[in-house]
Amino acid sequence: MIACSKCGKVETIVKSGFVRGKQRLYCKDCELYFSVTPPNVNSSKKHHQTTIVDIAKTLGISPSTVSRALNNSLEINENTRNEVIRVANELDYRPNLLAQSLHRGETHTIGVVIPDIQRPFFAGVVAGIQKVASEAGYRVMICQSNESHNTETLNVQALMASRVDGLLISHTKETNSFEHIKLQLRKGIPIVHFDRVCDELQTAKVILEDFEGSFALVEHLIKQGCRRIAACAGPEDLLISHKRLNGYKAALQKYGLPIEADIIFHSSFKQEDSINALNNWLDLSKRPDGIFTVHYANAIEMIMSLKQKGIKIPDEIALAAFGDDLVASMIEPSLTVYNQFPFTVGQEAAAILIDNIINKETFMPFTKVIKGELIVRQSSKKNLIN
Amino acid sequence: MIACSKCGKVETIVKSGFVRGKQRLYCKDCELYFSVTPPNVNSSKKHHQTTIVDIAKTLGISPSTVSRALNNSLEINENTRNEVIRVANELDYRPNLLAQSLHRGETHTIGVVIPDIQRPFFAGVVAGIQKVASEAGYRVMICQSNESHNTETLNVQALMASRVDGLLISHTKETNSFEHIKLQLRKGIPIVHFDRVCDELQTAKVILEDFEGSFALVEHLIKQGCRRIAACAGPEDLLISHKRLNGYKAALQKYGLPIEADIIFHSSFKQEDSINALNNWLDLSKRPDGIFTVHYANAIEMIMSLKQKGIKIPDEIALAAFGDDLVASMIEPSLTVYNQFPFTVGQEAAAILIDNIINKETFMPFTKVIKGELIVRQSSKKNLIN
DNA sequence: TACGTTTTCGGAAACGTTTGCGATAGTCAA
DNA sequence: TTGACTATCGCAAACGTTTCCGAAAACGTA
Repeated sequence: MIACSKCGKVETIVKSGFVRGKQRLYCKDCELYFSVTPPNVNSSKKHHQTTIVDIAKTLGISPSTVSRALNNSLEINENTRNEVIRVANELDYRPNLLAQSLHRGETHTIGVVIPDIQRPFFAGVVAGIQKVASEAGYRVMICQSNESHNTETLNVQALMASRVDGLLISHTKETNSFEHIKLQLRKGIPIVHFDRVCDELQTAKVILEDFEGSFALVEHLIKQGCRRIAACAGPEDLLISHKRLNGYKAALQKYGLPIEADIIFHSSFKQEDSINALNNWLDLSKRPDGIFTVHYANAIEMIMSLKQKGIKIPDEIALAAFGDDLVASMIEPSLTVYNQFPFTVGQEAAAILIDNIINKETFMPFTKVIKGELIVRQSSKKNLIN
Repeated sequence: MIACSKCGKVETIVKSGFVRGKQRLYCKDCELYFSVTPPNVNSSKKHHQTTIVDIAKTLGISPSTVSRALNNSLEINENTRNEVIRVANELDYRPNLLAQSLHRGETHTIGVVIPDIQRPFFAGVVAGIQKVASEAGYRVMICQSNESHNTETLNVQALMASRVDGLLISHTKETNSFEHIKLQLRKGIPIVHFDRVCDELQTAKVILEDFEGSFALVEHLIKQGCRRIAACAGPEDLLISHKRLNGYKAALQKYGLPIEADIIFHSSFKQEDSINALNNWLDLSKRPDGIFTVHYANAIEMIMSLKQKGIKIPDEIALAAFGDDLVASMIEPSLTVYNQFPFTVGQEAAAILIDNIINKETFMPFTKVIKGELIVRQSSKKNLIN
């Protein structure tokens, strides 16, 4: 990738003979002749990190001896070892993990791909991952897909280029093709899915009780007296959206309530979305008396909107949602939620991945379900008997 | 690091002769003789990632030619280049960044050390960092110090061992010695501080308007009629705690109000802390009529507690805090805050660091101040004229 | 035809580490 | 005293890539 020294373009460069052993070049745009000068001519190699060779030189021994001294090898004299360690400390030697990893063929690093670190659920997952990983001596490299399938693919490629030992991934809302994952699986690198998993892939998975959680939330609403419960579901492409919607439907069916298409809405996690859906529902001749949302943020927005309109919660409309957060307990009325324990999800996923990495040949994929917890708050507590 | 094959201990191993060219060992604990077997005997080298050598072999050319073909070198025949690219795609070749980095002496990776990814401020900063970094072709490696100085030191060492090109750091609340940073600076690696910076180090910094923000918040409280404003300051060791406290004091002085030690409290970001402080203040004969906190979470906790006690906000006590979050606008009464724009902080810090990395010799450290924004909400709005 | 110039490629070194193997000198017992 | 064994270390290869240097072939011109 040689660029013109004047205009910086690459595509206009042609070769034009040799001069003093160096390639002579010509930029068609600038009509300029120039030759490439090695850019590292100035690098006086002043302040590099100290290496094993530096230690070897100051002690007049060979690098292999230094390596053995630092790696608790038995084939080394105790005096030599102590000398090496002394000098290593003096020079603040830190082994170059790049070189170590290149040699070993493993990086002791795991890659994480999440849609958005700013969402408390994923931040919690990441924290859990990092705890388990660092305790096991693994580093963590985090990428955000920003809910874009293309970015997710690039993330996966970047992490693989960095030769991570394994991958932890939760897909974007628009991901419906999994070739980028299959490609890596074929190469044999361990992958563990969490939350937004993919059933067609033979990977270990850490999932939430999507069906059961939705069922519990909706059943709770029904027991509080709701008879017409609207659903703000997730993006259509997401597997967990369907699981959660199925939990909603199953609860309705159990209590003999009809499933009505006009009060089921697929949100794409945008704020306008949920407010629009809410307004549509309120305009119906038969308003819903309960709302179930798969993402707590949607419910928060709806509560704010309902309060503005002067609609009583939970008396006129009760709400319950997936996912807990500080704001869910602070808002008035506080929001009934199904807590997902994101930190635990992260811990489990990391532990399984590391197990998969270490026991690569014998590891059998399985699915771990993290149980959630129904937290009943004011947004759904109609003061009925029971 | 050779461990007993039975008990797994390392310190009990002694050498005991040779057998078939292999070191024979003896575990003093287990009274067991054994010899080391090279563990990589099984590695059948089945499914490695495809390398430049693989491409070279399938085409019957040399690795250097392949490298030239893939790097847009001019010293290559177009036909050869196309063939190489074709095979590279077929084999899904991805350059090994470890090898590239080892050769180039740079990793195109920046390290980030933050206290806690689960705090919205830092999550926002990280998102901003990742945006700028990825646009500039840099990867990001994130470590959490969990507010522990020791962990922070280990984080820095780990990132340096990974040979990151630069460091972005916000110190823990207990960090008051900076040797671990100075050590790296002496080696010449670029470091940029943000938010929780350190004035004694010659690094570029991205800071908030700590003084001005506090001043604005407290001045606002005074203008709303508060005459006795308590302060929930940050940990004593933190520079920004003092800056923010100074802003508080300056505002009081400007309006001729006394600075009273019994209503200034240094929190350590723990929940019990702020509640205890609040209770102490409420027990005073002269209760404060306003509260200023350097962290919005403390204010949220206090609002909850005040509501439980039936104390009217803002009429009896008004509140204003540093840092915005969804919960600050959702709680009732909503919380007056000074928003810090964490995403912008991350973007700026990353941009400055990358500039520092690229122009290492000419870069001059400077301090960038990210302007904040006073958001007045119900917690401070006494219905006065003006 | 002959020689200089270009084009294109391969060999080898280098980045920093680990490790198998061989070499040397020391130890010990017969 | 001698031979077998052991303790300790250096050499060199390897990990995957880039790049300098040199070589062979192709090309052009006198």
